[in-house]
Amino acid sequence: MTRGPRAGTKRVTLVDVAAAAGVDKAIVSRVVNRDPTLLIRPETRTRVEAAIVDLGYRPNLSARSLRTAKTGILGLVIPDFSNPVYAQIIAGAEAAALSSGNVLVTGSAGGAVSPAAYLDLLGNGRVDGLLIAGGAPSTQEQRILDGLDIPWLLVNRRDRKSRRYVILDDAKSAHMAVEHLVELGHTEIAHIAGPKTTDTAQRRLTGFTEAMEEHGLRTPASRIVVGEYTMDGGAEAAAKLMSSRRRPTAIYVANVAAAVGVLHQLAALDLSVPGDVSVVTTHDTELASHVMPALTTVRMPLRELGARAVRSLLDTPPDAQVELLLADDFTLVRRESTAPLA
Amino acid sequence: MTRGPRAGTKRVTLVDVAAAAGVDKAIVSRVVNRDPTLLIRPETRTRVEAAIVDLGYRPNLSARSLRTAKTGILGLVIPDFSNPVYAQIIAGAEAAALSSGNVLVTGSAGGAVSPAAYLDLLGNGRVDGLLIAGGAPSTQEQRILDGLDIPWLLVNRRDRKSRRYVILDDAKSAHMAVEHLVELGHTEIAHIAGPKTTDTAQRRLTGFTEAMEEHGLRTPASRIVVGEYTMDGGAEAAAKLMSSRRRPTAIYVANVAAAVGVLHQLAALDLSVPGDVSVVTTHDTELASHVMPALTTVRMPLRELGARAVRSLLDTPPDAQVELLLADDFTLVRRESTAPLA
DNA sequence: GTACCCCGTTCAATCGTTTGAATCTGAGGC
DNA sequence: GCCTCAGATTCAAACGATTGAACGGGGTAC
Repeated sequence: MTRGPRAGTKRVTLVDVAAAAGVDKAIVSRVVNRDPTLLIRPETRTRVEAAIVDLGYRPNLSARSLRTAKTGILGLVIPDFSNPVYAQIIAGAEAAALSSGNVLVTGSAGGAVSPAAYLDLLGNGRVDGLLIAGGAPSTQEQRILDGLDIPWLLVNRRDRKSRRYVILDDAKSAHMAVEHLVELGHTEIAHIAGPKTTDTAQRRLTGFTEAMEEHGLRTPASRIVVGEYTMDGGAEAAAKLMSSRRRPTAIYVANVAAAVGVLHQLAALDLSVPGDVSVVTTHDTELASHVMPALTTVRMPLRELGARAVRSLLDTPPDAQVELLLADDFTLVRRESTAPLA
Repeated sequence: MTRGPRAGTKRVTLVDVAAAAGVDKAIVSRVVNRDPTLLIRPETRTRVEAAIVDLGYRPNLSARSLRTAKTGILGLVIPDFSNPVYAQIIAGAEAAALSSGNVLVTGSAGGAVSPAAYLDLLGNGRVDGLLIAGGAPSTQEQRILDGLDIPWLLVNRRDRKSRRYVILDDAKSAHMAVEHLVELGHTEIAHIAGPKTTDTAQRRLTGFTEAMEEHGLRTPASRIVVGEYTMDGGAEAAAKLMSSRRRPTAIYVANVAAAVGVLHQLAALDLSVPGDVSVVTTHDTELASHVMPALTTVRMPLRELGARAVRSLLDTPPDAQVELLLADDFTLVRRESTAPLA
């Protein structure tokens, strides 16, 4: 008669299974882990497998971790769940983790907990490796990272001091945006950049000014305005930009949420997009195609970024440097927010 | 001389600390865990604490878990990170977990992995408790849940079979939306509901029809259209709704993402919001206030939902039932998408 | 018949912590 | 001087899995 997994309340262990199958627990362990060096008679294996199913045996992960010093968990720390950009990175990372036999868990730092505290909590012993996405670097965070005895990697963020990161070629995305605006005949192009502390914002800004120079265009300081990576931030920046003496005819906004705020603000100022101003931004989220007018964007391979981060984390020795710049599969997605200069 | 945490490569254990402090490891363990029953001379305690700092001792969580059968991790499984509604639930849950001395980790199921597989992965031994948010119930999932020997709880989802859940009063939110439209003079009110498999969609639908009846209004079947909880889903549903013979003058959309799609679709049909059609929806996200026109919404306490879920998970015995319906702090946020009937 | 080898299985140490119980050491009471 | 007792500390047995090494028995070779 089959005893269900719920029979008796105490946990089923290797020893129980071994007893039920009439073998030593070492055998059971090797069967469970599919040890290729194990020599075993087929009927014994069958007996063991039957006992496992019969008793509903589940390995105790803590015990296994204690012995092997591996937990099978990878951690990802992001600054904020409400940013849809991370949703895609997470999706790519989860898939890659799973296919390597790990499970990826995500936590956010920056709200209730400081990033540093979070790293501390998650860092030691709970996970086999840690990905840290975005956010601004802090010295305290760096100190904890240094003290960690597990591998870690920055994602979508670079750091001069620690040469372990996987990023997208954000400068290229800015180039593509400017290129598009120039092709449409624009010369009076402004940039709404992200916060100075944000690495991606810096690289997009650099890309923007480089691209402008390449086309022999000048960008007076008043044409570059900093705003948070949020809708409110974008709206505020747009207001500032449009209050200047000579208004631009086109804007490259560093972030899609900010771009939505920009659209909103321009409408409030009774400016038509793309009639009066063209708007192009970076990151192609579902949102971009559903605001009005639908946003022209540069799409970057965010899922791929997440996946590559996981693979690099697993494949690279903890002390080696990883400096990966993803620059392929960038696409300019033309929608309604950009038009030829009238 | 102080040996840094990095001196020697092997991990520092209790034994090392005990040796350095000249005491038994039992003492060190009790100091680390602040055992209140411990009797210890102040100078001994000082010596131990110094050794801990000196050697950079960090407890091995696996060993501790093995012994105590607790991991200090709570898991949250959501269907999809790109839904901003979950961002708020997570924020509330993380804060509550932290303040209870746990860390909350989140994973998504439904993309690369099936929800069931995810539960299996996360469920046994890796976490002390599991919250399952949203998504559609499956029998396989239910089976795994039943086999789990840790406490779990459904969040923002009810399930007739398993009486362990914390939800918001979604029917009330529908009531408030209808109430608002009726006050504005609307009688021809339609509803864009969510998928039939989604529990919140069901409850909002029920609330909608109830509220309509209360006001003596009829809702022909053609006035209720089902659409996914996505922008595309909303757009599609709106198209269907507006192709009917008698168009409604107001729509209650079950979900904010869908509502954005609705706005987009109405604009494409050259219908003015709120001139021709008023739109109201549930959940007040940043997005709602930044689309054009800004959406009138019913705001529900999502962070509170996350926090209460964690507390219930921790406070309630695994076999007790938890049926919690949050109905306070609902607010109708009036914006530009609703107006009095012309 | 003895030696050897290989297959299948068992032994036993180990991972680092927790925790009830045992032990030791002075000090105080009589 | 002996007993008691509380205070301070140590002992040692778990927790459950992994894994290199040892073991036993039957077959083959010579």
